[in-house]
Amino acid sequence: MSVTVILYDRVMTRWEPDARGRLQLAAMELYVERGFEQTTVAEIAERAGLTERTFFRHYADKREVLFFGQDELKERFVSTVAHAPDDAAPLDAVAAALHAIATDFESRRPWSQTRQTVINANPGLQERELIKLAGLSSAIAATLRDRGVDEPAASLTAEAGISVFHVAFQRWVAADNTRELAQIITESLAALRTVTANG
Amino acid sequence: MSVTVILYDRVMTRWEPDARGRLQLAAMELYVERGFEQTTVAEIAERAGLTERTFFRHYADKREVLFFGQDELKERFVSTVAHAPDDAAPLDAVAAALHAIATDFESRRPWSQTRQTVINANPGLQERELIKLAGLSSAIAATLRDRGVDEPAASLTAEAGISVFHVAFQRWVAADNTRELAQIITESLAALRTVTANG
DNA sequence: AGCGTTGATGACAGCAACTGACATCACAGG
DNA sequence: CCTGTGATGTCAGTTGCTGTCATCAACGCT
Repeated sequence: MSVTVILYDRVMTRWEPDARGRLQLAAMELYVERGFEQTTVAEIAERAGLTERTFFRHYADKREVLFFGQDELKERFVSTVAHAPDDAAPLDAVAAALHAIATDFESRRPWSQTRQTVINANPGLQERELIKLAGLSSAIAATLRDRGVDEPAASLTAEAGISVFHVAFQRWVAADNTRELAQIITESLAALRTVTANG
Repeated sequence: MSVTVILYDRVMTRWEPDARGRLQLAAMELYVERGFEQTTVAEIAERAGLTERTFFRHYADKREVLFFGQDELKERFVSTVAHAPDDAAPLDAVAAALHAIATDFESRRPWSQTRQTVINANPGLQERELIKLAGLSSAIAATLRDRGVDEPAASLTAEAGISVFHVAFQRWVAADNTRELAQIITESLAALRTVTANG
């Protein structure tokens, strides 16, 4: 019944293991069962066998439960952009990172779907999602600047890449048939290029 | 001392006029003086000569004070896109709307600057700003769809337009010299087109 | 085995954002 | 002058979130 998989690299020693994971699981379940706003932090803690106070030691706020681990995504994104060939065009470097990320997500589609359903049902969670994406965009822009890309090109390339990711991701989780995220990204990027083409 | 300008088209009849405007002014002052988080709704209401409860009758929450009137922006944006020539490319229709909006902002640069300073200093306010921009993007995408643009092109064009606006706006308020917003938008749009160009 | 250290957790008090319910007041129209 | 209407005031309550201090389980050390 209890979660035995160690998800994080921290040392989990005392009491029942993986308090953070239990809290995340409990929160997710409750958000699905009765909605985000109708769920109280006390209820989450209770289901996880912990205290409300402990919840806030692991997650900055009630929304953050759904966004834990985004830092790794950002690092992976940034490092892929950073390690692109020197002669790669900015948007191509970003596109490479998009595809690297896409393969990571491919195996977790069911999880992504339920998660996104919860987020799409609550404006507060959408706000949090948007600022996470904006943080990603900023990090990418900074990386592009390190590669010698000037402003505003760096920021615009980063934002364009995030837009492609965002639109493609929504289509991926919403799709009836099981098309691969990478493919949807490729096609979305092509659509962006078409739409911004001169003449 | 009291605000006499009627800012909204509602009928302001009883007590001191323009309660909503007084609340907005008081909130803005306090956010600048001591920061957003350090300001309490009770303090805002007190400065405006009203009650905390009344504040929440005019603004859904503490953040919304800084975003009142965004609906008009959205309508103006959407209608400009909708009324673009039938043969105009999607991104050109959006660009036309961007320039229409730009001229509206031009006269209110000082206000925009202090407002943006407050927003940039607080993550919660940035979240709200981002979801407002996302709402704009959705509305534009819907309008483009009405004009016969397919998905994902419609959403991507809308997001690209919003990205241009966002980046250009930040540069406009941050600029030492007083360059026109419309000009910065033109140049940002050109940069986006360059960056997304094939080959 | 005993003991102190360490880090996670519990217990408790408190603030501030936000909401619902009901009373009250000022004005408009009759 | 009277009455309805809409904006405001009053009050109680819930919940998210924080600071502070006590407590507990494991680990290392002797």
